[in-house]
Amino acid sequence: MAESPITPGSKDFAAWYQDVVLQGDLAEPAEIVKGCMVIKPNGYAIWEILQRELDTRFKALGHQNVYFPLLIPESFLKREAEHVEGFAPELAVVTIAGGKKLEEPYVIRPTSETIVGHFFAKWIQSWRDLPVLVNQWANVVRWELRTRMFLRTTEFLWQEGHTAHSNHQEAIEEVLRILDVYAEVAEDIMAMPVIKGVKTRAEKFAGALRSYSIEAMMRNGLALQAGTSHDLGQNFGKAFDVKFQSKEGQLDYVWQTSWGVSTRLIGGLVMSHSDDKGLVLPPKLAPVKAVIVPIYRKEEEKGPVLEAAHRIAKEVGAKVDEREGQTPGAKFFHWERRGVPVVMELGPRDLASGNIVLKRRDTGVKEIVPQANVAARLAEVLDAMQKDLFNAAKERMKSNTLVANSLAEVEEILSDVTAEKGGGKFVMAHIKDDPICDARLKEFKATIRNIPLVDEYDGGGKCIVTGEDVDRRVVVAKSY
RNA sequence: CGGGGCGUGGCUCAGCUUGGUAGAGCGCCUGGUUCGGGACCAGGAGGUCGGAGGUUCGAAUCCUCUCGCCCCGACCA
Repeated sequence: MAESPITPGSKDFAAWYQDVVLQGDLAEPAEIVKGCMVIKPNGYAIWEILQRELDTRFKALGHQNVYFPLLIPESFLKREAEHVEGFAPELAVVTIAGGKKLEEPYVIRPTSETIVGHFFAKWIQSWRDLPVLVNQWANVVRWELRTRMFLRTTEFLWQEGHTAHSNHQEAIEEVLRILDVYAEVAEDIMAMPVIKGVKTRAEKFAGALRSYSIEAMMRNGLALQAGTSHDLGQNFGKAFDVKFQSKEGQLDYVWQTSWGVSTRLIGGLVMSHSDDKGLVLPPKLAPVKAVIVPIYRKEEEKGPVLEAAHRIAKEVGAKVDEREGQTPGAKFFHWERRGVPVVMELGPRDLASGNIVLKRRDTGVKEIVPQANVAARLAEVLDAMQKDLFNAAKERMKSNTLVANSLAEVEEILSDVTAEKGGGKFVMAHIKDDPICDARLKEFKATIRNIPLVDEYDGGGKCIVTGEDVDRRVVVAKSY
């Protein structure tokens, strides 16, 4: 693809984001299909790594993968009142198939709780059948009015876990266990710090009893909901008649959960670490961890340089960029904007000295390393970079988190914030989980991101909207 | 869906006001010289101007409709 300049993030954050995604060769707008994108090899490879990290964790916890139909009878959506209300505006519906108008239209799944509920009812009769722990990797469609690559597209890829349990306690444990998995992958693999918490009742998933989320802070200070885990209670069990007979012989509805993360994570990744030079990938998620750029002037230098480059590349698991007709400088820029964690330079000088030059993507620091030590040193550098990226993101989140003790304070901090200009903050304030409070914040386009599970502040206080007692501060921010 | 901006070789854009049948830079191809942070020279390929309709002798340019993209708002993983 053509390599163009990247708009500085300080000038226009939204344009910067778009440029980084494009220049990093992660994806491009589909253009011919409204609101959709094409995920390119460099982007899909990251998704595959995320899939692997998540999938192995799900399986270790006893979940199995399944696949449900893309099309769901329209009537299914209507069985759970809140659910249909929440999703109706963004449904794509199939009304004609095989040249004939369908008697009952199908909706393209926006999420699968309903069709899963239908089958759970067939699969579950006894307490012995529980728990049911399944997950599917799938695409879903939600007709959003405004889209941004990875962050919100009409069609997106995700995983959706669906489980059924014999009691509420067990379901809640499942919900929190998965929230931990999400937080672990976000922090340890993506180097993206998150806050685990409960969504307010106003912000919960349509049809859930309670929703839990992990919230991350992007470079512009906006919040990104990076994953959700829902306690569905018995709502879908009742809607789809999913009953089981307990040990004691009683009939009861199952307690269900559902949880998901999507390709949105890639958007979060971009907005957590990348800079004005382009993409920055944490080593654990980088499809290519290191590239060797061979340098030679004369034809007689080429052979020995390439030979050494391939020998070292094989030893350390790097890729050699031996494209002809490109100067080393052009290659450095190429890999830099694609986010490769370490680029190595190897030329006649290094051959003579027995060294090689290593350059870290995040800091831009170059170091000269004896070729004999390069494997060990590369591993150290990648490890350090992974940790440093996390710490830098954590520090940024910390320094952009403020405590406020009145609504006016919250409004003053957040009122001027936009995705383009940046300057976003997380504001910790005492606010009650009451739709009145959510509505009040919405007046200046802020939301309660979540009520943290762990209170790292000063405990209880008076709600800054209603004056009632609440037991901890909540995270208020503007978000994607 | 409301407001704003925009669709012209692969990319970024000029041309449109004052209609006459398409340009630049970058990229691409070939050859040569280069090569430690975006190389240079020479030659070459590539578009009928988002799409449809209309006005006209003639439309990238004017009119109507339509599709899509970006930004702002309402909705959201």
